[in-house]
Amino acid sequence: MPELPEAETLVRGLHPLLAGHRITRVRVHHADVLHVAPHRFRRQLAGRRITGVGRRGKKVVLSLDGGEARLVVSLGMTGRLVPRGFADTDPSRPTHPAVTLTLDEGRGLVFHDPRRFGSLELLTAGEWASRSRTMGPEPLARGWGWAALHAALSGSRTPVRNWLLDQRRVAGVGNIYASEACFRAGIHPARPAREVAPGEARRLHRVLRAVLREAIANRGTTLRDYRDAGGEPGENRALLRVYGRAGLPCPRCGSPIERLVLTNRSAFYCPRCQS
DNA sequence: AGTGTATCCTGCAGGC
DNA sequence: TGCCTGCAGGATACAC
Repeated sequence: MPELPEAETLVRGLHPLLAGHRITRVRVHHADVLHVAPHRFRRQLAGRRITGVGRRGKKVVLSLDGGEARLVVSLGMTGRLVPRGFADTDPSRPTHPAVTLTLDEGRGLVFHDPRRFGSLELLTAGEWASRSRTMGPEPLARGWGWAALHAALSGSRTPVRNWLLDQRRVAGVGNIYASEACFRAGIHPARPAREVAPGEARRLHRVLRAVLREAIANRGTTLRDYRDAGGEPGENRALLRVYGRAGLPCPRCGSPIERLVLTNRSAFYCPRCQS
């Protein structure tokens, strides 16, 4: 569910709620979101203080005291981080808890994930640094320019949409914003990456950043499950130009938007505006 | 190296 | 109402 803008919105909301609080109890309801045995996870996490909440790509990263550890949260398709305090009648309450953290001063955090494609990993500072190195650049970082994007694209024959989804190439882009960026750049999602000309790479770079920034400004896209730290859905869905809009008119030329399947995942595009 | 396929898992929408 | 199929913001392990 969550791509970079959703993770960023969530992190901004969680930081003030969690920073400075100590984890007093850890309950594991579904061990399959962990990569280690539950007893080990509980033992390593309990007693630590959360010092900050950040983001890398689409991952939410909780910094912990005691050796600069990191709790790295992959939200998968349906993962949510829900702060304690939702009434039973609240429609955004966590109905599928996988892990519950009890914090001091009455606070708490539930990792809710119906499909359980998400995961929680406790890493040392060194392990996190190496993991982060395997991920591509942050697309919104000032240092990431169009020339670097063009150079990286030129080394690959893979379809541009798939290229954008590869977290090792650029971090944080998922299926929604990959389609949206291709549309705004006028590039067919199946076009081989190396066939993107320099001028097109420049445009792709610009529109990808714009798409992500706008989505953050709209607090993310909610298709079904995504909620921010306050339990609120994002407002960006109405601004999507092609994603999920097969058969509807292209906002630019009026042609029906088409759906294409690339490596088992839908891509949406305008056959007239993108080539 | 790269591409397509299957897999993990649950829920929901739509057709009959 | 129920049963079936297909689809879903992700990531990975395979066989070609």
